[in-house]
Amino acid sequence: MVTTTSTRPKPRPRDRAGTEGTILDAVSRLILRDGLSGVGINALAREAGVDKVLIYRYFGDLDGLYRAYAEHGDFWWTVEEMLAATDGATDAADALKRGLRHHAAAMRQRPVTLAVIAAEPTNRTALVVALEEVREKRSIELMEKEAARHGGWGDVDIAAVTALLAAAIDYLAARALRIRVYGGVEIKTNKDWERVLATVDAMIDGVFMAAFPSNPKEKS
Amino acid sequence: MVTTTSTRPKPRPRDRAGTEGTILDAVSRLILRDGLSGVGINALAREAGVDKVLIYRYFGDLDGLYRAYAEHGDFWWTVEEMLAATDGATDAADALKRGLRHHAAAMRQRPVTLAVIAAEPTNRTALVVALEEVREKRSIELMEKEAARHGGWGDVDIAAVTALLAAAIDYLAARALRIRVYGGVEIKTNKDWERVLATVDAMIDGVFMAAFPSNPKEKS
DNA sequence: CGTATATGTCACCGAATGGTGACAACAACA
DNA sequence: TGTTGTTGTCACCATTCGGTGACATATACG
Repeated sequence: MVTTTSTRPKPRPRDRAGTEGTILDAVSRLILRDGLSGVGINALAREAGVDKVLIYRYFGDLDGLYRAYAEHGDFWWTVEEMLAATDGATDAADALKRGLRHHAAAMRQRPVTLAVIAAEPTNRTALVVALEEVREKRSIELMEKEAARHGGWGDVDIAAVTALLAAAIDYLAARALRIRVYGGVEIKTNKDWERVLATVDAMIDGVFMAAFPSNPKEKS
Repeated sequence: MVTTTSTRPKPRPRDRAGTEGTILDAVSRLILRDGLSGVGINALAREAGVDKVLIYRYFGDLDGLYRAYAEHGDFWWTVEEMLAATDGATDAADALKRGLRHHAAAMRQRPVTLAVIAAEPTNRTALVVALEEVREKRSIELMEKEAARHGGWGDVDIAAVTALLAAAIDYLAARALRIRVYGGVEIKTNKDWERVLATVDAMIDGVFMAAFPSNPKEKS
């Protein structure tokens, strides 16, 4: 005869690795749906269909969970990837343009990263800090390698230019998750973004042209 | 015999206007200390030293409180103020440079506004929406008036340029409330900001120069 | 004066939060 | 076989949250 399974419907299989994966997957879903601040112990356990005590047992606390999640996922471009994207650039300005376009594309296809960036100013959890560290490290390493490739940046304050433009792209991309307009400029479609990136190109051209006025760029 | 005032220490005076002011002041303090997400009914009542039922009575709910707060404070530059700041500009590029410098200064001296901006992507409350509306309205009005002053913007996509640079400034200023570095660029002191704003100037010069290559710096 | 209303105080509600202790059952190993 | 530790389940805790009803008292108005 059948045991009365109706009172105990679905005993989760005893599989720690699988359960951990279930939990980490639920983190992604929760960040996408409710933002980083929506990731709490209770909500997470509910979303994962797992008893919250398992989260404590396997990850210690929320910070431990964040650290595990930060190591588990793919949140940024790699330096190799970026060097490949800027390979064949005709000069430093061209490399920067290609790099920022790759950056924009990489951000836009990682909504979880964007959600974390959106939460950065107000939610300084271990996940935010871990992702920031990766970004700082990779951008500095990339800038050194690009500088070596192109023999420096001339009179251009490349760190400030890059910081300004990357900050604008990050902010607009994170904002576009939910709001999709800023200062009258739409940021919804690929076409909208092409407009923004064309302007980024123009500003880069301009700032390099101003620094090297004797070497004007010919546009076809 | 003295009445046992020890059990009822400080009966708040019956003064609705004063109490409303006390509450609105507490909103500012709370936003500065804990961010916009720290403004809840209970925390606010505690901070203001006021019973929370008064908040409901006078403002309805949190959204009503936010709307009242939005009308009460000084959160942005005005169009008149901005036109004065850009008065005497030699050309459109110069006007944009002066305008963005004034924008940066105006933002940096309004930490409450910065805290609201920081919360924008994740906290779509009535206060955030109200402040966004003011910003959109004023920036569009300003751009029209500046365009009339300088006879248009030539081939420059002024909306995109302004949006990018203002987004970068807003993001960096909001971030500087707590973090103070981005992409290796410090954003602490006035000197740090002068470096960033000089780069903004250079990019504006560049993009206008690229749009008017035959007319480097001349006014008809 | 008496009375109504505005203002302020207090006590409570259900829900959700982060967190812990106790227990059941399965697996590995002796 | 019996024991031990891991995995999962459940019940509970104190705290905070947004929200409401009941009550006290000072003020304005008849």
